[in-house]
Amino acid sequence: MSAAEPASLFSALGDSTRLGLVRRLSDGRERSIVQLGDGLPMSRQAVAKHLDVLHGAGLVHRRRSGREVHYALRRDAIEAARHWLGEVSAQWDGTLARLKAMVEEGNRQGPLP
Amino acid sequence: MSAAEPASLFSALGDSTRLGLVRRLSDGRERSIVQLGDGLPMSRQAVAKHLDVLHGAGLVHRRRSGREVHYALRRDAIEAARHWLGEVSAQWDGTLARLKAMVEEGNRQGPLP
DNA sequence: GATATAAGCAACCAGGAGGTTGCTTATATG
DNA sequence: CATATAAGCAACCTCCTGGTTGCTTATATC
Repeated sequence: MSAAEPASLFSALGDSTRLGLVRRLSDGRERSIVQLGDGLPMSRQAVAKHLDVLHGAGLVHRRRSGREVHYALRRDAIEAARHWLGEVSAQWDGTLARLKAMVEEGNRQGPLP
Repeated sequence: MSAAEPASLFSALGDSTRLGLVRRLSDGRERSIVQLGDGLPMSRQAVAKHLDVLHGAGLVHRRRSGREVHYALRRDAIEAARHWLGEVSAQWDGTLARLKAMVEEGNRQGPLP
């Protein structure tokens, strides 16, 4: 699945188990379900469901290899989420810069009503 | 509430209504509940609940002023979420750089087993 | 060919999320 | 003082989520 809506992206990241999976995949290497679930206090099916959610949000890529299925992180999705947050920060900066300019302009001309 | 766990942060952002509220607040100005809910196809209480979630995750700051309650975006929380994603990207880059170095090293010394 | 291993499918369950409505309380304003 | 407005509280409902278990299917391996 391709990069989805920002809300689905964040929603998929909004679970500590899935965040752990993402971190585990953050080296760019691909891993099977059992590898990813190793050490986690839940069943293989639960892990598979979490990976389904990540895949549904476009955060991971899925590749079948023999009897195994390998998952790899999709960097573009991570960047998409990061970009959304960047836009928020940018608008903040932009507005504050404009406000500051306005205030300075106002001070030069005298106090505002 | 102060900046919380990354999972709570992303979870709070994982809803299109709340993303809309965050975007609406991204100019840094504070707004009341009614102002924030204006135009949204839901009751005031629903909006208040969403703002509660954002506040619980540390994404907004709450200030009482007379009979109104004003909400403002907390930039540090946005940056915290952005930073987490940045770490993932960075590890990706780091591993790839190391891998590339290893491959080049390997090529100089001959093919790996 | 027999057996072990990886994954898929389906049913089920408890609890939380997102929404509603009705009523109350507190602050502004005519 | 009377009334309008902003917000809080609580109960309720439905649907989704995160987890389970049991069984099946497909691929490796001895």
